[in-house]
Formats: sequence, C-alpha cells, structure tokens
Amino acid sequence: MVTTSNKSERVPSANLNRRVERSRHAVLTTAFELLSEGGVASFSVDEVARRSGVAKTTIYRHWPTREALVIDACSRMIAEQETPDTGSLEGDVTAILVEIAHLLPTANWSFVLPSIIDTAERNPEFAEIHSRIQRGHAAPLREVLQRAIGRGELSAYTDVSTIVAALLGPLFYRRWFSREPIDEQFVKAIIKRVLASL
Amino acid sequence: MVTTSNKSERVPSANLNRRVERSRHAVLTTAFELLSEGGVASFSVDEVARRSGVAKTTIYRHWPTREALVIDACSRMIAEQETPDTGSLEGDVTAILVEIAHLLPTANWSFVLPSIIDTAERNPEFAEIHSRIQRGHAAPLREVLQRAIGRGELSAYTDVSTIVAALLGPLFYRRWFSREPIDEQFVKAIIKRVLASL
DNA sequence: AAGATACGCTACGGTATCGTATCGTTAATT
DNA sequence: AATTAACGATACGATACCGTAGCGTATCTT
Repeated sequence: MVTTSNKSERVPSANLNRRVERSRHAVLTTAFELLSEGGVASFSVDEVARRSGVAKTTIYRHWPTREALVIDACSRMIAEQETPDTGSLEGDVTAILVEIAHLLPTANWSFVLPSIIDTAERNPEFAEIHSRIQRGHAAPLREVLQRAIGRGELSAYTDVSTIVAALLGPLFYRRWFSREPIDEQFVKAIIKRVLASL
Repeated sequence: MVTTSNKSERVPSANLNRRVERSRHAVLTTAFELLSEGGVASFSVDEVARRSGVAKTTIYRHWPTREALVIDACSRMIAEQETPDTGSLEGDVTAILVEIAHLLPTANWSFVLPSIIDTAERNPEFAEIHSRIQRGHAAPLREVLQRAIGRGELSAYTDVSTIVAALLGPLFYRRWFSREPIDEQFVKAIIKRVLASL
C-alpha cells in the first residue's frame, strides 16, 4: 500500500478497523442466522438491522445493496472440510461420508442450500456461489480418489466425477428428496456398492 | 340457505361450471407458468391476474389466499410417469432412468423443484406436496424393483429404498448440485454399478 | 484538544404485494 | 323476459421492504 511517511495516504489504522469490524461482524452473523431460518427469499435488510442492533444506514454504508449482503452471508457457508488419510480408499471414503451424513440433518447450511440452489437457477451470481459451495463439498472426495489412483488402488482411467456422484448423490437424495433418515447402515451400503464395482 | 323447493337439490349445471372452469383453468395455467419462471418466492397473485386476464377479485373468489393458489398450482407438477415392462430388471431401470435423464434439463418441474424443496423445509403444507411429487418420481422405480423381486431376479430381502437412492441420487446430484451434464454414458455407468452389486 | 470518521436515529419516497369493498356488466338459469 | 350467479374494473387500507437524506452523537486519530 502506502508508507505513512511524508504527508500520508491515510492507511486505516487498527483501531478504526476494529470499530468497522465490530458492525461488519455483527451484521454478517445476524445475516447468516436469518438466512438459515428463512432462506434467501425472506431475507430482509430491515430485519438484519433490527436483530443485530446495527442501524440500517450503517449496513448500507458497508454493502451497496441487499443482494450484496446476502451473497456475502452465503459465502460464509463455504466450509472446507478436512481430508482424511487412513491409508485405504475405503477408509477415507467412509470417513468422509460418515461425516457428511452426520452433518446433513443438523448443519445450518443444509437448511439454506435448497434456497441457494433455487436462486442459482435464475441468478448467475448465486450460481457462482453455489458452484463454490459444491466444489467444497466434493473436494475431499475427489482428493482421496485421486490419491487412490496414485497408489494404483484405482485404475488411472477411473471417472472420478461419476464416482463422486454415485457416492454423494444418494446421501443428498435422502436429505432433500426422499427425506429418509441417513443412518450408518445406509452409508455403508452405498459405499460398499460403489467401491465393489471398481 | 334456501331449499329450491321440495324437488331439486340444485346441482350446478354444466354451463355454469363451464364458465367457472374457464377462469379456474386460465388462472391455474398462468400460475403454473409463473411458478416455473420465478419459483414460489416471486409468485404473486397480482401478476397472475395481469397475465391471465382474470380479475384479481375473481381469483380470490376461487382461492381464499395466495398460498392456496400456489399449492394448487404446485399440485399440477405431480406428473405420474408410466412404468415400463421390458421383462428384465435392467431393461426397466434403464428405460426409467433414461427418461428422467432426458427430462431433468428441460422439464418445467425441474426448475421449480428446488423452490418447493426450499419452502418445504419450513412449511408443512409444502412438505406434503413435495412428498407426493417425490413419491411420484420414485414410484415406477419401486415397482420394477418389486416385480424383479417377484420374479426371483432379486432377493426378497433387497432394500428397495436404498437401491432407489443409489439410482436416482446420482442423477439428481448432477442436475442440481454439481450441474454436470447427464449423458447416456453416465446413466449407464450408474445403472451398471448399482445392478452389478445385487 | 481538535478534527475526522463511523455510527444511530428518525424520517422519507417509492414500490410491491395482500386481501377486501364497491359497483357496473356479462352470461347463464328458469 | 326476469332473475341469479359469476365476472371485470377500480379503488382502497394495510403492510413490508428497499435505499436515501438529514442530523446529532460517539469514537478514533493526530
């Protein structure tokens, strides 16, 4: 940036940022919470102002428009998951899917995701966000599959995308479509079927 | 409330119904169209009135509230699919999945479904509708699997629900989550994997 | 201590929507 | 032909939301 030297290009100081950050953080937290409850559709800046205690005028000083705030709040959902390394493909895949199965009924993002998908269906900005969230979910799985290919545990010609769909699809299906419980037995059954076919 | 005399029970005549049906039909058609475009969230009675040419007052004579109309329009999406009968399980499953794969990128309901799922996440009435739509999609698959069990082609202890999730999940995953194309090669790969494990 | 910066509060104007009321008109019933 | 039922047009009150303006206050910077 700029040196504080001769006259100045006014670098924002730490204290100043602390103040700005306080309201920014309060707003984003509330926004995310509101999003979890009602989805993108029922999200309103007025409500965020009411709940967070931050004045609406202040909110509009940080975000130019409602949509910008929603998008910013959505980005909070891009939660990278850690990639396990058990040594075997089956171990890795099991670890990942059990974790996801555990998160699906409870995690906040699982309530918001349909709303984002819906919005993404008609709004490119949300399509981009959805794409990032999606990649985040699939990333660990892709990695352990690639590693298995590296070890020679899988053929180098394996179609990773298909396997990912075959593994994640059934879980997501149960969470949002058939709304059946996702118990460990189910997860194991899916894994067994998919891996047996490789 | 007056009896029309001793004899008749004032059955609404055909002509009267014709008139009522005309507006009912116009409204429902427009409502469904509007739903396909913008989802449940952006659905408005005023817009239906504008597009359909039916006066808003008339709409409210038939549906007590906006939500009632939306729900009624959503019900139009419960499109039963026909169940094939090729003689073999693989033939039947292939026929069903290819058909779905063909519909997923184009059919109107595929644009609205995320919106319904989102709404269903917090609204019991929509949860019920979603459940019916869902059962409609899975029904043919369940049936051909049951038939296969009947023929002895599958073990009587096969968990049908798991197989359905394993087959439909990957397709839905690609349509709404990873947004990858669903070509015939992919469908065949999924079917092969799942059926090989039985 | 003095000036700059971010904030809170209240109040707008504008728009969209819901659901209702009123009243005149058209179509169907008898 | 007379009556009844459904419809259309307009207007309305109520509410919620967006985004902005004005102005005073608290906090930070120097």
